[in-house]
Amino acid sequence: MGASKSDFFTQQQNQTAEIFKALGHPARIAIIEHILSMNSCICGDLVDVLPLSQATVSQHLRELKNANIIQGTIEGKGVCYCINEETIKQIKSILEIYIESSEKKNTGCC
Amino acid sequence: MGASKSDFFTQQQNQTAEIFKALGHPARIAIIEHILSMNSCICGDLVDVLPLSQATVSQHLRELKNANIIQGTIEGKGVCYCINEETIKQIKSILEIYIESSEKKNTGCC
DNA sequence: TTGTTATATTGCAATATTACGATAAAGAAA
DNA sequence: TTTCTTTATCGTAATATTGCAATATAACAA
Repeated sequence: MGASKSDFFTQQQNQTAEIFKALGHPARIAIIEHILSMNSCICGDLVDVLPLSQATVSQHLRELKNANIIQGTIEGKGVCYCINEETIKQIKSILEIYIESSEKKNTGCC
Repeated sequence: MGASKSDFFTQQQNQTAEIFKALGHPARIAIIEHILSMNSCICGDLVDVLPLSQATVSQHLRELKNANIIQGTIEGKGVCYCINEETIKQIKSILEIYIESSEKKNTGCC
């Protein structure tokens, strides 16, 4: 079919997957890294930095916003972006649980 | 178009995005969590646990393997799966860098 | 050998994503 | 007002992903 069967998974699993999915594109990683590399919140010079059209950059920004990874506040005629630390911390802690859980298993089968 | 312009991004960015992408599906999150919930490496009872056909589960497993998130070793007529801790740690540390970098910025613009 | 079980692969249809040109919307500057 | 600048959205084409039935492969059992 093509549509993923989200209904069969837990809300947690769906939400976790959605954040990871939003991070799963090199352009969006580049956007995040560029926002972080600025010493202040960035006000939309992303189009100059990325090899993508303005429309495409805007679309990637929307996806990051939808996943709560970045926030944008209107500032005059531009928009000011910054990272939503909470979301990053949230998935970091999920990974920590995975690592912990994996370390508890002392079967050397793989 | 539709293909992502990987050539324009760094190898690091592409690799990071690929791991996140592999984690970006609820079925694959469920697979990881099920593998971790077992006290030993799991030997392929995933099809019974997931609401997906054997073919689909196998495909998801391949994607997790390609991204180095899980490992599978043949054991008799079955396959034994476990998590590749290193890869999880690798992306955890990327997120840590993001968080650190974000915390250094004390502009309260967002 | 044949049969059974476990996993992988192939082929295909349905759906989603990616990218961009064109256009819209909204504030700033003239 | 008009024009410019900045960002968002629409429409569309190219490509990728998801899911499954059918089939293949591989190891064991009889």
